[in-house]
Amino acid sequence: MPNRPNPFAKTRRDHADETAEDYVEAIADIEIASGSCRVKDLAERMQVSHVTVTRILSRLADGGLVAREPYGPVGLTPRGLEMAAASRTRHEIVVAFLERIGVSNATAEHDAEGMEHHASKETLAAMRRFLSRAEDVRPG
Amino acid sequence: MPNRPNPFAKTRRDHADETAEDYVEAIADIEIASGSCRVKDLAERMQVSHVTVTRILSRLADGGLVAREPYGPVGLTPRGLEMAAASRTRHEIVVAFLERIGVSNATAEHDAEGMEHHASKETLAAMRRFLSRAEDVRPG
DNA sequence: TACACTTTGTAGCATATGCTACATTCCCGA
DNA sequence: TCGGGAATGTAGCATATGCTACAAAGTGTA
Repeated sequence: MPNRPNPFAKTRRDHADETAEDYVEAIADIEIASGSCRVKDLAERMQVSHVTVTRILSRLADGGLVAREPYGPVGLTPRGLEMAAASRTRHEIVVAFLERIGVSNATAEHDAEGMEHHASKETLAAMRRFLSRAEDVRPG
Repeated sequence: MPNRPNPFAKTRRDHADETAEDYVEAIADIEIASGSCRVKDLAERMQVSHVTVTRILSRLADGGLVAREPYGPVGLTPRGLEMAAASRTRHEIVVAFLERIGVSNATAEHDAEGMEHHASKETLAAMRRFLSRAEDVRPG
């Protein structure tokens, strides 16, 4: 049987990776905010049941992004920290950009959450350029 | 600063709706481009197997967005046409906006495909305003 | 220590999307 | 009219994410 593309590659690429980034970013945020991250914190943040969180964390742990023990807190591995930092930067660019064109903070946060996964390097670079230029002409 | 809202659950919940919009928009595009839309056309466009297309079309037909007969072409109901028009407008706003801030057409089309589902009314309005203002100072 | 409450894990089910393999139908040219 | 290839449908499986219900472990307090 000749080399065949992985039948599930598309699913994983389209859904699971975005989820991984969202969770990793959330874990980092919660750790910063309250010192440690628990399953319950993630469930509240993502507005899903703790069951969903537990299962996703297992997958992230298998993938080397998350480190944890049963009934213990949720931590990030070096790779997870790396991903969290990149996600956070990207998120902040999109939020700042949306606010800059007149979107309220609440809506900017909301929309960025979904949009950030679809903003390519080129688009992020354009947003950055726009923010830099806007700084110059900004009224105050 | 980690007082971020919880929009993630919503984006997951709405994923099926995003799919509906993508397919409805694609059907309209294909009909315009080649006169009629077939399962095969959609499979090529979405880069999935015809099986996936068939199943999704069944759901859209159940939902009153798509009209079709076995082995026949794929059509849109009035509601489907309505959704397609709205999706198209939104898509065009996002593409025009991205191009305006310096993103290439190819990338703008690509990124808009994913971003458009996460742009709220408020964000779309801001993009529209930006495009109008840009018209004034940037002839073109 | 013991009991209640909180938190987390597990079992089992549902839906959405993806695939391959095979069955069926359609269409066109000989 | 017939036969074969293209298009479509169906069966069955896998992954991801969501849930409820129940089980087990941790935590605090009397």
